[in-house]
Amino acid sequence: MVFGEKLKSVRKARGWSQEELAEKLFVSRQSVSKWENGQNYPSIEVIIKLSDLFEVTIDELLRTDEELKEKVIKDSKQLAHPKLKFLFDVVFLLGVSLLIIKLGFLGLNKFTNVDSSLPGGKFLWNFGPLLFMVGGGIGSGIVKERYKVE
Amino acid sequence: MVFGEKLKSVRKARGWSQEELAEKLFVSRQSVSKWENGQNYPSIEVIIKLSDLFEVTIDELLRTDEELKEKVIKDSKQLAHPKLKFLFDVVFLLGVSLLIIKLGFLGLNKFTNVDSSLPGGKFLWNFGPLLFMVGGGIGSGIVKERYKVE
DNA sequence: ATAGATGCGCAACTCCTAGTTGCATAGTGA
DNA sequence: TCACTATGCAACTAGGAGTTGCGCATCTAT
Repeated sequence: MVFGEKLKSVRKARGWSQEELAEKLFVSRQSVSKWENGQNYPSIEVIIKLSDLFEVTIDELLRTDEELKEKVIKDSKQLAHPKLKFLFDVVFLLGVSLLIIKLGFLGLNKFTNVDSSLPGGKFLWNFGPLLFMVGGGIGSGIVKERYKVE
Repeated sequence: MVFGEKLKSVRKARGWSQEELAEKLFVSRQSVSKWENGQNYPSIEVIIKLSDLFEVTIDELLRTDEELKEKVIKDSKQLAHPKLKFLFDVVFLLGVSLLIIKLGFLGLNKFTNVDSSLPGGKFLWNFGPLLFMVGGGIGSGIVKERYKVE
């Protein structure tokens, strides 16, 4: 989609006629018509006004959809970063929590000579915390590195 | 800072002369000079090319610093959200961990008739976990609500 | 049916301004 | 001092953005 079509679609989205838009921009109705039909380009000042009026970036107005798509893909990669990293961080913290619990019981058994055991297998409590922490830590690091801002 | 100054600064940042830039854009050297001195505006096509060449958005090129600042503030608010929420979530998880430890001890004392006590005051272990969880939960909720995308 | 209103596109014309050519100036290294 | 580079100023041209005027649909009410 090129500039003219975009302009038309955002104008229609507001339910404005070409004339209404023309008045807001202090130009003739026919100028708007020409912009939309690709016969003319508006001046820089008008383009900025359009961007403000319709609350879209100037890039969205001027660039083709293909060009924009590239940028969107880039941005979404950046945006994916915090969420994914957060997930890994939670996994890591889960591991820390499990470790604390395990250590608590370990110390308890040692100091009180009472052989109380945790629910779940021995394997889970021996390696679970470690696996969580290592997995979460590595994942978080990879995500952080991968989507680093160049 | 207006368009001309911005153009000049990004050009200088690349270490290009006006002539070098002019060649890349297939215009005369003097055109570049006029753009930078605010005597002219380049055409839309050239503006898009400039945006590509210098890897800045068209908005950054055309809008004043004040206008851009507004947008940056908006964006930074959005970006602050995940970090702050993460902090509150960590506090919440800390509370959960403490609670689990406390419950573990509680059960242990009950079932084994051994009066083992946790290090630290009674108050800490009675209300600490609760406070952490409530504080973290409320904080996380507020942040989530406050920076919700409209 | 018709007259008026609304919304939009085409054609011709005007005029502004972006871009060009040519010249001048300032700084820099040999 | 003499090239050489980088940039600005002045005059001119041309292309295109914007305007006026006209025509053509589509609706709606009388």
